[in-house]
Amino acid sequence: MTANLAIDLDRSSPVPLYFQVAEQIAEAIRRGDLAPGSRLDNEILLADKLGLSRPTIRQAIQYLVDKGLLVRKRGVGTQVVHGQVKRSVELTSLYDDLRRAGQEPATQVLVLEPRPVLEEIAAILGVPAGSEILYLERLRFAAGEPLAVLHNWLPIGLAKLTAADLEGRGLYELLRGAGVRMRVANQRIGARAATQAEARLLEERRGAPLLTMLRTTYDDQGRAVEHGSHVYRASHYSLEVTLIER
Amino acid sequence: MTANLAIDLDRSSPVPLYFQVAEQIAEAIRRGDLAPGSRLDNEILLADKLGLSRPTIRQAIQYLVDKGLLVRKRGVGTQVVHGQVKRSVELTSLYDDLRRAGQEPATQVLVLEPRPVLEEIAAILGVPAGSEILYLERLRFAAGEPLAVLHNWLPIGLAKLTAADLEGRGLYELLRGAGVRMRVANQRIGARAATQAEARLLEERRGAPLLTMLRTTYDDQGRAVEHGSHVYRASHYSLEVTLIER
DNA sequence: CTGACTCGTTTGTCAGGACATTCTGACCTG
DNA sequence: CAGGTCAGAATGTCCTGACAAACGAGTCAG
Repeated sequence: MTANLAIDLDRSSPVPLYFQVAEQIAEAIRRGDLAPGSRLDNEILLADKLGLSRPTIRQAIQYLVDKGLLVRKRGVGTQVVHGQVKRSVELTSLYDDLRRAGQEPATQVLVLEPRPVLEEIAAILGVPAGSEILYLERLRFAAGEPLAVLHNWLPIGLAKLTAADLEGRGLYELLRGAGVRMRVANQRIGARAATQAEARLLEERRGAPLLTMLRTTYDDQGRAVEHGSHVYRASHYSLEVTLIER
Repeated sequence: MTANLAIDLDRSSPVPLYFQVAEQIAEAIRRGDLAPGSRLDNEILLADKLGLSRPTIRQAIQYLVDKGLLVRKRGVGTQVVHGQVKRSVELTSLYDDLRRAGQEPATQVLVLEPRPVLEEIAAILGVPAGSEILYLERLRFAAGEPLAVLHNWLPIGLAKLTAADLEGRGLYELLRGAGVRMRVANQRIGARAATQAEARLLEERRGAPLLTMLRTTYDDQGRAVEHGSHVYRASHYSLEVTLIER
């Protein structure tokens, strides 16, 4: 049963060993070399085969368990999960998601300017009331059709954003490129009817159902780096979320 | 700066030491003894103080980092996150969420019976086509108002569910009580306009925006244990999701 | 005054070992 | 034949020890 998957390690690489192991196991699962339900070698044997210690192997397996690819049970072993595994949730923007899905996203920047911060937004982002923040409003297209209206507020000085940048890439990619390390995001997802203005932008009728998302993203140190209020055409888009209970 | 938080350990308890440590740190954060942004003692010192080894302390801290309560940075230390920390996402049902929010949920069971499985559902749940599964349809109230229409499909024999049980508790609680260990859930969240039938049940107008959720839940071993198709009144409910990037 | 460099601090990675707990399946008993 | 019992196997927890890598601050040279 235990497919003898070949894993080669590069001890001179800066990539941690546990990560090299995890990636190659994940790749084997994706390729189908490790069938769903099949059992992995036990940790000690695996460690022995690869010339690594058990903690390192455990760390690799734990990483994949957290991502939902593997399942461990005491006294039994480690198995590849049965169900088709969806990509675990990641901190990506709509743009990245669409490009991965081959949808050819396009962006039209409607507003990009500093504005006095609204009291409500100041509280969320933790900036002093009365200061200025960057306000951003975009219209997002996929496959030539309007898909969403995106409103964002960002602390000033976080990154130099130009309209040209924003039309070619997603906001998250640009922030990451500027050294912002996002770690936690809070999302509130709801629905409501489209206003006249929204309907016009999205080529829907007034009152058409829209999916709404409020998101606040925090960095490394828990500082808010972005707050967004987005509306999506429900007829063209839905959100996917995967929950994993530890 | 380092608040000398008192942590007492019970080595005779079956609760793992790392978990005892994690819980008490989390409690200190909730109480406010550990202010947001404050630094914890470094791992070695902490281990020394508590008479534990560094890996154990690391495991405790890692657990809290995964939950989004703490932030680690190499060469710097471990800090309590700044932003208000929301409870991390868990595999709970609407019922549990509402009860936690003090909303006094109520349930009316509309249908509870075995039915021949639809081809589409059979594929999702991984049961043979043509077999029977349990079909469940409920109307959920909160604070006396209708909130959602819930449709569920479950493999037969998973748990003995009665209408009486379901009116007093959430589905997830009942499943857990029956020994089902849910681990992964895939959710697709969208929106659409209410049909006439839905509008009548939910006391909305036809065409009112509804939040829709398709969810498939898998257990321990990756077997599907539940599939649900739910619609919520957008005017009364929204979903909250927290993402944490490792 | 500014920029590069060094150094101490702290977390990240890895090794190897020991015992506890839990699950499965085979065996035995009533 | 049904049920409980026990042994083997696997992961869970915890320990000690060591070195590497990254960060921040202070220092020194230009």
